[in-house]
Amino acid sequence: MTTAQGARARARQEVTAAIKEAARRQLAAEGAAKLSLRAVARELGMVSSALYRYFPSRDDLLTALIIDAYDSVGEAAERARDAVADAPPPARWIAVCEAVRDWALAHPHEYALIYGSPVPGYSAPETTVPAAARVGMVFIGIVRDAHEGPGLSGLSLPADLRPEGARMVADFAADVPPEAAVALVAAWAQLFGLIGFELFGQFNRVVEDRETFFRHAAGRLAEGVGLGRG
Amino acid sequence: MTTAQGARARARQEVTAAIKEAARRQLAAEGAAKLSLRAVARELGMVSSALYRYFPSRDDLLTALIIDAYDSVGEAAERARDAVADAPPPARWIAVCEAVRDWALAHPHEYALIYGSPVPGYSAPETTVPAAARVGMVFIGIVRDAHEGPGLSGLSLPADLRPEGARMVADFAADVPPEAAVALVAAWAQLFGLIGFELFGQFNRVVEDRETFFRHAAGRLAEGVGLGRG
DNA sequence: GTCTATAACGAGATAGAC
DNA sequence: GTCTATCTCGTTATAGAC
Repeated sequence: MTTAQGARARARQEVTAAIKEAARRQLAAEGAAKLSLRAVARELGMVSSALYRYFPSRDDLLTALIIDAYDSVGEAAERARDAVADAPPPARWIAVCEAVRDWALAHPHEYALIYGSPVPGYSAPETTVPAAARVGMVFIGIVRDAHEGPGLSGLSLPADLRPEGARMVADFAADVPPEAAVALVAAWAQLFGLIGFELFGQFNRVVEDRETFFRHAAGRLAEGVGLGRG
Repeated sequence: MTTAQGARARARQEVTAAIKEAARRQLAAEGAAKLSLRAVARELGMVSSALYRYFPSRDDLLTALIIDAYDSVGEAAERARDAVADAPPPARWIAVCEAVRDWALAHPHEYALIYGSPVPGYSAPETTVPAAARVGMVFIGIVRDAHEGPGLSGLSLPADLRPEGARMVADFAADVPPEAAVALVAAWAQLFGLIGFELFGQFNRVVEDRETFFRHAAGRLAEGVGLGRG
C-alpha cells in the first residue's frame, strides 16, 4: 500500500515537474502574458483538461512558477551566504549580491517573471510572500550579524523616517537598528535596479565591464547599509 | 494647395495620435505582449489594413510608443530640473528623482513598457536611443554643474574601474570626472530600482510611507554621486 | 480514488475570399 | 472595407481506464 502510494505520489511529482518545465520554456519563448495551458499540454502530449488535475487554473500554474523562481533566487542567495560564512560582513554582502546577479543572468525569464513588469490580469496571492522574502532575509541577516558583531557605521535617520524604521524593525527586521533597516530596504531595491538594468538592456552602450562595475556598486551598497569597507 | 496639404498633414497627425492613444489603452489593459493592430483598429472603428498607412507593423507602433514614453519621462525630468535651476545641486538631484517617480506613478504601464521586462520577440531599434538617454542626461548635467561649481566630494575609483570611467566620460559624460561618471551610472540604475519596486508591488508590506522613504533614498543617491548633503 | 480523454461552451483572434 | 470560416484560448462536464 505504501509503495503504491509512493509510486503514485512520485508519478504525480514527475508530471507536475514536467508541466512546470514546459511552462518555463513557454515563458522564455512567449512571455508570461501568453502562457497558455493548452500550449503546455500540447508540448507534453497531454490534453488540456488533464492539466487541471495538477493546477486548478492557469493562474495557479503561474503562481507555482513564481514561487519556484523566488525560491530559486532565495536558495542561491542563501548558498552564497553560507559559502562565505566566515568572511567579514561587507564581503558576505557582496558575495550575496553577486549570487543574485549570477542567478538573474542565468535565469533571465524567471527574473522577468518575478521582478519585471506585472503580468496583466494576474494578481499574486499571499502564498508567494514567504518565497519572495527569502533574498531580503539574507541581507537582513548579514546586517544583523554585523550589528551584533563588528558594529554598523555611518548611518543616520531623519525624524520623519523614524516611525517607518521602527515599523520595519517590528515587522521583518528584528534586532536591526531602525536606521539600518531603512537603509537595507533601499539597498535591496537598488540592487535590483542594477541587475534589472543590466538584464533588460539599459546598460547597452553604457556599461561595458559589467562584472567589475557591479562588484564596485555592490560594495558601495554595503557601505550604504553601514557595513563599512570590506 | 498648401492649405490642402496642411490639412492632410494635420489629419494624418490626428489619426496617428488617436492610434497611439488607443494603443496605450491596450497597453494598460492587456500588456505590451498582446498589443495587436487589429484590436487598436477595432477600438477606432477602422479596419486593420488602414492602420498600415500609419504604422508599417506592430513593432513600429510599439517603437513609437516606447519613444513617446521615453520622451515623456525625459521631459518631466527636464522640466523639474528647470523649475529648480537656482537650487543647490543636491536639491536639484532630488527634485529630478521625484519628478521621475511622479511620472512613473502617473504612467505605470508606460513605465513598464520602457523599464520593465522586454517585450518577447521585440527588439528596440537604434531610433529609441536618443529618447532613452534624456533622463540620464539630466542627471549628468546636474553632476557636471556641481563639478564646475561647488565641486564634488567623497568619490573614489578603484584601479580596475578606471578604464570604464574614462570610456564613460568620452562616450556620454563629457566634463565629468570619471569617478563621478561611474557613480552616476550606478545611481541612475539604483533610482529605477527604487521606483520599479514601488510600482511593481515589491514594497507591499515593506515600505509604507513611500514619499518620505523615496525622498530620503534619493538624497543618499545624491551623496553617492558626490553632491554632498543638500 | 486517481488519472486521462472526449467533447463542448463562449469568447476572442486570425486569414482569406470577396 | 466586409464577411465568413477557421483557429486559439480557459474552463467545465462526463465517461471510462487503471
